Amino acid sequence: MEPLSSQNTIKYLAEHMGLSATTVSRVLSGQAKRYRIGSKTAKAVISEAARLDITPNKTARNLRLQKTNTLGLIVPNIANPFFGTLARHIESEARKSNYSILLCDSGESEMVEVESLWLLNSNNVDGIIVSPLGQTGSHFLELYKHGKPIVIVDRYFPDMDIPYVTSDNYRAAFEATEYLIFNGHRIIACIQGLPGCGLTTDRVRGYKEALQKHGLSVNTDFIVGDQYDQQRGYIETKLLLKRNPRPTAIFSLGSSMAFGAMSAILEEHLRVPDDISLISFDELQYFAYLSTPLTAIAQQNAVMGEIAVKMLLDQIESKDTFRDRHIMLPTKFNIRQSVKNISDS
Amino acid sequence: MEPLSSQNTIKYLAEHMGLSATTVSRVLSGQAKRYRIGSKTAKAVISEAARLDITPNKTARNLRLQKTNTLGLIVPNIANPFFGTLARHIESEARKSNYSILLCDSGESEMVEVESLWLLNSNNVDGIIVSPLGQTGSHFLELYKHGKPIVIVDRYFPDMDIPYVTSDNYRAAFEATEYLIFNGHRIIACIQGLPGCGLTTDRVRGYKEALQKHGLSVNTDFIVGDQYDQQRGYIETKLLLKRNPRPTAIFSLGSSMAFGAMSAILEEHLRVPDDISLISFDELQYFAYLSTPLTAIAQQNAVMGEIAVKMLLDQIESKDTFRDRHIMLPTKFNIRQSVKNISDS
DNA sequence: TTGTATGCGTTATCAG
DNA sequence: CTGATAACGCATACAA
Repeated sequence: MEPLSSQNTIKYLAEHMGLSATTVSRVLSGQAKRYRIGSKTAKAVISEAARLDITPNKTARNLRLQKTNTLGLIVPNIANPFFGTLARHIESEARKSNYSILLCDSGESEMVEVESLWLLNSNNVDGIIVSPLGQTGSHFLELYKHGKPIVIVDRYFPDMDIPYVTSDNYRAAFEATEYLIFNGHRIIACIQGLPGCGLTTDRVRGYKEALQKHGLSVNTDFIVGDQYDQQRGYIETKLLLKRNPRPTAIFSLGSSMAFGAMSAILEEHLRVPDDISLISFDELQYFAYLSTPLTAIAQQNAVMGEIAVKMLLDQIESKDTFRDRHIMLPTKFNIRQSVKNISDS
Repeated sequence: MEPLSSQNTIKYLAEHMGLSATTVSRVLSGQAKRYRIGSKTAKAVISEAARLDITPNKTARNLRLQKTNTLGLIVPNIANPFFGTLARHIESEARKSNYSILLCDSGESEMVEVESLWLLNSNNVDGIIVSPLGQTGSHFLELYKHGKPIVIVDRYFPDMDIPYVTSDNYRAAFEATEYLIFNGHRIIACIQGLPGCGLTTDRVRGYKEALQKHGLSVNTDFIVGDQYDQQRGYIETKLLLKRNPRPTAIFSLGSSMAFGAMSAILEEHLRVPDDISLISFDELQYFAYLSTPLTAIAQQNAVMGEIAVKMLLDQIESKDTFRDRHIMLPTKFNIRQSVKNISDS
């Protein structure tokens, strides 16, 4: 007596119905017509499968097809709404094309990032979207060259061949700095994130060139910070407020640092914008409700996520329909009340 | 001539080294000693595997072992920092035990939620953590009864056997309401989320019983709202502010609704707390920096995530070490400046 | 100390 | 219109 297959498999369903696994497989994968399977047979299979909750085992399918319909996503911190929003739109865009998301949070640790990359690779994800942490992306490049589809979002590596989507960081920073200058500010501090990564470089360049365009000298003493986190923003602001001369405005290249800056300013019993003006790169939902509604540079998070998925699927399906694989999205400059016009003083 | 196996497989490495796949497999899975494999052989295998970047194919492994070392996670909105934080701690706790996270964002749609559940199931995740949307959890129960390990977080179903971790919502709501009463408030509106789900029921019960304890009547006209979103909070607050008598305090059962409330209050040119007091369930990082620092109930997000993973792994590994599979975590009531003491007036 | 054979559940190929 | 067979890559029982 033949042992019955374990339940929930199409083989079991086939035995159960006196058919071959092949036929069941064909029906369940929507290939009934293509193989001219009798419509009574097809319908019977479908209804029995539904009744018994039998669905093709993805693991076996993945092995056979050498495809997992899964995309890996690596972000520095999913609790940060910037990446949360990104992830959300990546997930929903991927879902539309029947892909699932395997999530890795690198926790701001480059070791975890590398580890995650190999983990995703050994899990045979069809492609990887990553928002990298650091200055170097050699581990990505290696994998990419070995044929694994990859798209980089947000932070990127300018001199690397891997496709990326990011904001037009240079222009955004230029515009924000110019806005401060137009409002009469002459000593403008810049709190940067991790130096050396493409993102930071572009933003700092925008800041510097805006100053230069308006005949202001760039004093690198006023370019501070080295991490995209709240604590750095706090510490650097504490120090900036002790400087002589004291800057009249702070341009924070990230929202976490802007938070740190706000708490430092609060602690020193100073007010925004009366005592010091503040602009933040990155926009969060509640900026309009802060004690001083914060002027900020909003990135197109949602669009960024969708484009990343599209570019990745493009690689996976080898369509190569993208003419340019380095995309920069425009940003939106939301002027609120955290910058004071000091032209007259 | 034998065709060479596709690269990156154990079999290829075995052929390459003149060994059997069995031996390689044993070495690479750390079973070298157990099978008394020569230490020279073992070392050679390990170094060659590293050199050629060969790692056992997870898909094949999963199929053979009937285990994927993957946990499914379904959340209503990963862009919401509450769930982002939860996800982050779930991911890192899972990682410690060598599990990966397959992420689904149900997008506040119950249809997507059900769809995601079957998706995860057909992907053979070893277990599922879900923060459900709705009033009914029958689809979870069905799967759970079929033997799929599940843990529910945050919103839960009180009369259902599935293990859950949540906050002590009743106590938290009771405490917050009592605080308002102690500050002289007599007409306290409550903006609830989705009615009927365990979370809402408990919070509303806490609110009601606090009123009753202090001899205040419960007027259900002042219990409004039906969705955990910003728009509902906005609309309901708009209406509340037109009431006669007007409530002197609003207790929002969620942070999104609290936001909606804030913008409605702002629009009506009223101020918190001078014109109306406000408390929010759920705490967000920046509450302390709002124009009126917001008094709020903070949940232990991180702990919740970690416990959820532990309970899930407990089920998966059939250890069943949890005496009680319904866990309620204490909350923290953070008093700031959004409640005015009106006792004297 | 190592190898051979088998099966996990599916789908593609070929055969009818 | 349907079925038998092989193979995806791995890990185990059994054999040596």
